[in-house]
Parts: sequence; C-alpha cells; structure tokens
Amino acid sequence: MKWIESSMVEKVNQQSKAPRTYGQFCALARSLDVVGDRWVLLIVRELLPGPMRYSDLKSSLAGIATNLLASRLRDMEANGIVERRLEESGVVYGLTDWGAALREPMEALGRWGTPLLATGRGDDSFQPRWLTLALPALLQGVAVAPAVEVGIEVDGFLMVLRVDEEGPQAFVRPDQRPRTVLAAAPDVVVALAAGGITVDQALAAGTLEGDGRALRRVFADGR
Amino acid sequence: MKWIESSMVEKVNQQSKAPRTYGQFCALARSLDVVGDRWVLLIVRELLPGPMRYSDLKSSLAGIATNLLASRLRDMEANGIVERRLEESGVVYGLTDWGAALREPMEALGRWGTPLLATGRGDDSFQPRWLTLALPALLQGVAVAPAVEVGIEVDGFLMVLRVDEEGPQAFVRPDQRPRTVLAAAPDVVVALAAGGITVDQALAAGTLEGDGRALRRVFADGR
DNA sequence: CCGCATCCTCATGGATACTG
DNA sequence: CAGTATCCATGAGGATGCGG
Repeated sequence: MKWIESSMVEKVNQQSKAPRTYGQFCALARSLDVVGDRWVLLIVRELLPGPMRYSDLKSSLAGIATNLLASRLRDMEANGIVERRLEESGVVYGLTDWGAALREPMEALGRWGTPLLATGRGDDSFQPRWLTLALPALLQGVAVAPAVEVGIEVDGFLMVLRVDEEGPQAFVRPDQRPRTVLAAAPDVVVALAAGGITVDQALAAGTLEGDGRALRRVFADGR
Repeated sequence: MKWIESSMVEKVNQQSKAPRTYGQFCALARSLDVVGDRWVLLIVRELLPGPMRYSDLKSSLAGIATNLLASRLRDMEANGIVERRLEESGVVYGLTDWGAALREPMEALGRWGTPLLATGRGDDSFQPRWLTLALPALLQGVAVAPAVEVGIEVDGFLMVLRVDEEGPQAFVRPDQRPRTVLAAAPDVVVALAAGGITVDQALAAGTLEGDGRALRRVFADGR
C-alpha cells in the first residue's frame, strides 16, 4: 500500500482540526461557538443594512487583517449565517435569515454597552451606517402614531429613521429625502437617542433642516 | 437607560495594560471590547444566579485554564462587571449591577442559538444552573395570572420557575419545595421550554411529582 | 484544600507581501 | 478586486508549583 503524500496529510489535518468549542450543552455557549470569535459580530453588523463586497467590508472594518476577514467569511458561511452570492456587480456577502436574526441580541448588547460611548469618539473609527443598528436599539419601546420619518445625516451619509406604532426602524438609501433632516456629529446623534441630551440641545449642537416637531415626537414624546 | 455613569467609565479607562480594542465608536464594538474575550460571558452566566468562589467557577467551567480564569476575573473586575468580595466563607466573585444587566443580551443570544441545541447533548458538559438563564429566556413574553411556580429538577439540582403577569423568573435555593416538580433530563427540559415538545410528551419522557396542570399553564396556556 | 502564579507549547490573531 | 501566503506577536490550554 502506498503511503499518502505529505500534502494530503496536511490537508487532512487541516480539515479534521477540530474547531475550538466550549463543549457545553448550553445555548449561550453554542452561540458563542458560532459568533464568539473576534470580528464576527462586527461583520454581521456591517451586513445588517444589506449585502456588501469584500473590499467594502475590509475598508469599513479598519484594522482587520485581510486573511482574517477571508477566514471569518468562510467560517460564517459554513455556519450558515452569511451567504456568498455572485451577482452582476461581483461577489457580495449577505446575511442569511438566521444571521439577520442576530439583530436582536446585538441590539441588546449595544444597549448594554451604550454607557461606554460616554468617553466620546476620540480617534476611534466610525461608520454612519452603524447608526442604523444603534438608533432603533436605543429607541426600543418607542411607538408613535401616525408614523414619523426623520432623516439623520452624519458625515454626509443619509439614513432614515422611521417610527410607527410598531416601533422604530432605520433604513439606508431612502426613496426620497425626508422633510426633516438632522445633520449632526455621531456623538450628538447617539446622545440624543440615548436620552443623554434633549432635542433642543441636539438642535443647538447640530444643524436641522425642516422643523423639529418630528424629532420631538420621536425623541421626546415617544418616551 | 442611564446615560453617563462616570464611575464605571473611569474604571473601564483605567485598565493597566493596553487591551486589544476594536477602536470603533460603536456601542456594540465597545461592548465586545469588554465582554468579547473568550470565557467572559460564560463566567457571567455562572455568576448570574449568585456569587461563586474561584474553585467552584473553575469546576463549573470545564476546560478553562486556571491562569485564564484568574486573568479574566481581574479584567472583569477592572471593567466593573464583577466584584471580588471577602466573606466569612472566603473569597467570592459576584456581579455588579452593570454586570447583571448582561442578562438581557445573553438571553437574546441564547434564544438565537437555541436551534444549535437540536444536535443533542453528546458528551458536552452541563450544569443545571444554566437552565436558570435558559428557561426565562425561552419563555419570554409568557405571562399568567395568578402566578405559577413549578420546580425543575435536573441531575438532582432543584430550581424554581415562577411565572406571573410580569413574566418568567427562575431561582435556585427555593424557600420551600414547590408542589409540582418536574424531574427530567436537560434536553427534555430545553425542548419543552423551546416548544419542541408538548407537556404531555415531556411528562412521558420525564418524571413528575405533583400534577401537570401547573406545567401546562406555563408551557402551553402561556403561549 | 483554596486561590492563584509560573512555565511551556501550540493555536489564533495581526501585519505585510504577493497573486490570479 | 478578492483574496493567498508568510511571518511574527499574542493568547489559550495544560501541567505544575506554592504560599496561606
């Protein structure tokens, strides 16, 4: 019988290399086996507003090594939380339904960690699209009728925050520019949503286009 | 939510060694800077039912290296999520209020990962006290009046599941043994709470002491 | 025993260079 | 653009030691 080649052995060993697992019969532990690795939840956060390409992921996630991003995307695909799709524009990565369902625990964890933002931005990196996760998370439980739509513009990036009787939602690429748009710095928007400052203080610190009544309905009346 | 809690912010900032941080102005990323390291959330899970000693933590968390546990507890104390207390019985580690507030994101993540339990226990480790996190998480939204208390006994460990109009809660060390106690294997209890099996199927698979009506009010009527 | 600290090994993460 | 390949630094896991 012929001895197998060393290259095959390496491959086999790579494949059979058991991934590091907690080995616990616990939903939390098994979740962490899937999403507990470094960068994984941040990749999910990037993809929540919609599919992205590899290079866009890499530039949004300042500091991630390219091999690590590739490795994570492979693992996440194998675990069923992202899908690699080949579209006309090229390769895009999008969340599966199960992956998108991570929004709830991620919102909860973001709410928990909001006090950590009190130290300010410093020279941390920031992407406006992250606010599409943060704003609905911070406004959980807020409901208004009839529905209100306000634009939030940060660093020239426009998103729409909509609150109806169901609760808050945030979108990118709105069909049309809302009548009321608040343009402000990231920390101002976050402090407003977290209830740390009032609408009037936010208006003084930022710029507003349209009237502030819609803002008050979302950030003041609703709570 | 409270916006600025300067004491906790100072604690977080006074970490001695420069920790590996994502460097992002995002509540989720900053949360992961604090609780994203391996074992951290599992240590929190252990401490949620109540303070524990070092050696009990170590034996509950099969596979954690002793130096790692010590290091994590130091970091978690510096980050303001655990407190090291010296009691008559010795050194105990307990959660701060902020640390205990991790229950919500952890419940959400556990709910997300519950499908991962479908493969069964295998030879994974298991601690009955983990169910005090899982059961209320899986029964979220369930409310009954008047209140029901049922005992859940797994591996000889008895806990009490109480559901009232506020929602579900689970305790250890009950004042008195509930009139109805379900003794069953971990997977049976989980499947019951997750809605994968009915009360009658669970009763067939496990043993019941008392009548099943209380169980049905929690696991059937409530949903 | 309990509560760690030290030492060692190897897997994982991070930075950079390179390629189809 | 979408990744590999490579090398080095760091972190995790396991055994052992050690003072209280």
